[in-house]
Amino acid sequence: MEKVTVRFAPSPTGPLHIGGARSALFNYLEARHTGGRFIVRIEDTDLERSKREFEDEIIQSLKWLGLDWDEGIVVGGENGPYRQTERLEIYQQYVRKLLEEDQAYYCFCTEEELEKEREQQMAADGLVRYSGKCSHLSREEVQKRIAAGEKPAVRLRVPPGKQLEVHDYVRGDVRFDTDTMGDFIIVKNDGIPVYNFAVVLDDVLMGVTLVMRAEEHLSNTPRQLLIYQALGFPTPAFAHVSLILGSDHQKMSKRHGATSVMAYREMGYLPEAVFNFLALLGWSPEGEQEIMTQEEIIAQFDVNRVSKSPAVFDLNKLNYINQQHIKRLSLEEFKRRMRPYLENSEFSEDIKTLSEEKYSVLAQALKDRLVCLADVKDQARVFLRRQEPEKEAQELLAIPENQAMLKTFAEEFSAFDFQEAAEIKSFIKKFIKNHQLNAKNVYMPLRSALTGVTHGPDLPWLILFWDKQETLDRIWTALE
RNA sequence: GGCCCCUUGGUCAAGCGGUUAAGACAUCGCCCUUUCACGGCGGUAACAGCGGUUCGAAUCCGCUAGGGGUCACCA
Repeated sequence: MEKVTVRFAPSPTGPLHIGGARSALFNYLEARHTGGRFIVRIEDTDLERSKREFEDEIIQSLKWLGLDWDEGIVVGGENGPYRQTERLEIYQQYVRKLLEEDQAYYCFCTEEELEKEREQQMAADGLVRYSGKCSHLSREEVQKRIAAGEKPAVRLRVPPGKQLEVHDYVRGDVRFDTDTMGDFIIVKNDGIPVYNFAVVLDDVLMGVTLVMRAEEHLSNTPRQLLIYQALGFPTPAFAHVSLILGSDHQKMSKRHGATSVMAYREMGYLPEAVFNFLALLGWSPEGEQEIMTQEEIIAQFDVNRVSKSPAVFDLNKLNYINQQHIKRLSLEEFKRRMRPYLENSEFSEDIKTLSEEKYSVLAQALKDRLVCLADVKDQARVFLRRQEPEKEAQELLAIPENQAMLKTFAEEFSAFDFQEAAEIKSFIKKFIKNHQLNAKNVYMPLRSALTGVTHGPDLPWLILFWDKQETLDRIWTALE
């Protein structure tokens, strides 16, 4: 595969959502795989909805995911600026050219007029396109109306009866007929170019060779093709990636649950897991390995293996992938990543005063049990708090034999010194053997006495965490 | 409604004219185990339908059905 120049061009009208992140990711992967260039630029021509804080959040999200870019917003580059509102003069030159060549014309129609026209067409034959009302205004008339203070938009003349072909890496060749579209607006009456026009110019001027984006843009592509042609620019290759759907097979939206990348961070998903999961949504590697590092995915990624059909976002799978990535973390790394989730919980104070050793014990006990890092909030409770025994635990503690066993255990345990979980495990084992008991009849009452519940992390870890005194104290308390 | 795209198990998906139609998640069962997890083993489960083309179709073509996208002075 030859080197590509690709780009991700979000509009800062909201947080980066899963779908956008996947588009960004695929572009990034293709660039890194081929040794090409990845550009990130901001499409903020919608003045009403664009917000700087969204731009910041999007950038943060991309970075969190582990993406970086060679050129664009934040990092700069020779083809800047990288915010469309800062490129207005550039666009103007080309609009002027198109106007002079009569490939485009001024349109004075009002939104109300156009709205009405569309409604009528929809009711009639369903063929919605601009009537061409302003396409033959004389130069004089145009001058007069502009002088009178009217603010026109600019439309591109669409040649009738022309076939347009989009060569698409994932769809194959898709054909469109210009007869199904009318002259469309390229500059709004406030002088700001419309997305379709600005993207083309940006892509050309920045040397983009492959336009990879969501499938919803496929039907926009013929319009963009027309702009490339009018301007005399060569067209890039395209790749329209299918959408990500919710469980009801509708385009994923808020009502399907969390949609923003940041929300997944807050829930305790690892960036490398989200990276891995998103890569697998619409793309599959050649081998059977699914849990992969960023490097492994880059090495294998290929646009030609991108799927045509839309994919349903499956939280179960994300959970699994996240769990796998947590398991693969080194203990030190895990400790580092888990910390903020604990510090932002009700255990904030406990964690701050906890010794490094204790924190390490906690981490080892929990590491392979978590689906999400945020789960530590629940899982840590048993270590850090005491709770009233639940029903099942109470029942176990009410049995006389269990009480007697616990008393003996406490006595022997008070004479036992330990430093590692393994030592505690063998101590319990020996205890069971010496008293000719069966394991379950020791462990379950002991667990009940110590934690008040009948399931949870391995007992030796809990005991090691508490140390001798706290452990004994818990047993005696339970026996009362 | 016009145009365009899509259709392999519940989900992600491999497959690119000849396969017992992979694998993963989920689910179910068994094993491991003090418990819950983890891990191991195994089971259930799919080519939307109909017509072609072909010695042979999940794979190629057509139609039908279903789903989706888009028809903005949003991107």
